[in-house]
Amino acid sequence: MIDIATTEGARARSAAVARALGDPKRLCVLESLAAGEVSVGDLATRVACQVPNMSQHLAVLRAAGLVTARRDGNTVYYRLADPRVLEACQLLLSIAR
Amino acid sequence: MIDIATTEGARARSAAVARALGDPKRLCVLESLAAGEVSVGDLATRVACQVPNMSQHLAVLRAAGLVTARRDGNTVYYRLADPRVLEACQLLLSIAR
DNA sequence: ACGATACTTGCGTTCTTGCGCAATTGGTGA
DNA sequence: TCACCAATTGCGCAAGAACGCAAGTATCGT
Repeated sequence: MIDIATTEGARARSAAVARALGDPKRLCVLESLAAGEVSVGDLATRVACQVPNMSQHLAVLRAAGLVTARRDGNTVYYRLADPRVLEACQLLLSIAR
Repeated sequence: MIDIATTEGARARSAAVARALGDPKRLCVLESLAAGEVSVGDLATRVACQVPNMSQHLAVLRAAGLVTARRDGNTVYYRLADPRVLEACQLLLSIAR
């Protein structure tokens, strides 16, 4: 039996993570990061949105603690903060069928 | 290696499921349903919201395919549509820390 | 120091969500 | 049929989220 007695705050944080996952473009970003770190520009290309828009999506993912950023010269590379994020994507996919 | 090549539509559905999970009250509902089916009124009490509001939250969860409803006389009982939903809650919790 | 490249931030618009309240539907029992 | 209880639906409002575009910041090369 799993412990289900979640506190108010924990639920709020969980919900925040779920909301961060609740956008197709952001899911696409996370999938794109599955193989390793990718720059903002490349992500924007893959997801087919403008760079500023992508930057905002990445800010959402960062705020939720799902990705981390690394700067190398001019370009910023994002990567998954936690492999469980991919698990979550898979689980969503399998639930959504 | 997990299959990550998600289609547009599948991502949209996954995102819809994630949005359904993206509210603390709805997470509380799902946790409450872990033990078995619960009536709308009881859920409203547990989650501390008004019945019409609860009904709307349940409609969201139903639309996402996360719960199912059964009518018995006057009262409607909701239950989890899929045990993986609980897994998802747990996973969110562990990611959100 | 200057221009160029890569991101981020701010702003205005539009669309979506959550909530409270009133009204309605569905089912039960007198 | 009528009152009653449980749940759903409709509506208006306020808060939040996504997008496009313009402006700002950071780093590199010359």
